[in-house]
Amino acid sequence: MGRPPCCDRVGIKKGPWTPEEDIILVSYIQEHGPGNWRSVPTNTGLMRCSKSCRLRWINYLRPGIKHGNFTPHEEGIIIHLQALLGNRWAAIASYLPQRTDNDIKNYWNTHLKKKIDKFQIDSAGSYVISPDTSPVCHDYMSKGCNTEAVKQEMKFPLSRFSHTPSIYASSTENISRLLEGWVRSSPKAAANKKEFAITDNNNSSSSSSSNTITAVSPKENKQAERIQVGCAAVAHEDLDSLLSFENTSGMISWGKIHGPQLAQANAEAKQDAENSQPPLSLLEKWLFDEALGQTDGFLELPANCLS
DNA sequence: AACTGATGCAACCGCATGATA
DNA sequence: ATATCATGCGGTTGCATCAGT
Repeated sequence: MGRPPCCDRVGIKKGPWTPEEDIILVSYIQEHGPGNWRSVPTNTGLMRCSKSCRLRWINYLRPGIKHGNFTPHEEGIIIHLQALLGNRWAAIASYLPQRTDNDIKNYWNTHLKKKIDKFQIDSAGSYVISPDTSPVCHDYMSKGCNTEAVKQEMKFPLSRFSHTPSIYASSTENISRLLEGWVRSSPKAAANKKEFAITDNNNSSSSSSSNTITAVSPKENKQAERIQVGCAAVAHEDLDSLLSFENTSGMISWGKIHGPQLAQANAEAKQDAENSQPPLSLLEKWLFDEALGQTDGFLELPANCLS
């Protein structure tokens, strides 16, 4: 009765995205904001299905995304959270706002799983710290993690964090720079996707740029609201400052996406937190301890979570 | 230089879930 | 209450690149 899934329709292109397609998609999102993916192929003429567009945006084109070069600290967080949460990559990614779930999943499958496997094999005999094993990773692996026991310690619902507070709120300035980047790069350089980086947050001046999600229809408005409320799931009064990314590297600030709805959601979240502020979980303690030592772009937990 | 296997990552697929009519 | 649509998530695949021979 219904039409076939969009990805099965004739003429839908598959495979790697071209720089030209990226530009079209970014231009569209710059104008309309992320969301309403169904309409993206129709309105842009892209021969891609909506899912593909969404994935491309989330995993690669979205501003603030960091690719590769996982720091030892990020590595430690991933190992720890994977032990706690299992393969809930989106939940894990919510602690590392600059990383996508796909990236984390790939990194786990290609690097960390092997490291841990190797550790488990080695630990039967003697464990040798390889040069590429981070202190955090080693510490974690050495101490071991009784996952079940740790799960028992989880006194608050993890669903609190299950909304990926990803950086949907695309700064259109960043996207403008992204476009500039594409234009500057030769097609070949653009195709070399790993080189892409957004830099220099200070010299942009797109006249019509807005730093908030532009909702042009009730539906998009709803979408934007969902996104903002999703952010608010982990937000309270200190989040503005605590969740700001390194501005100098061109990352967007969480503070910029705040709107009336988020303020309201913040208030609700605050109220909720006041009503049922759970004791600090083992996970939060661990993350906070780590945060004291190093802050390289992961989601910092507000200090007053500890009180 | 050519071949081959290993590796890493982008993208796809199928299913689940929530929203809406 | 139900069907349909839109989106999100996790597992998997395919291809480009790298490293070793």
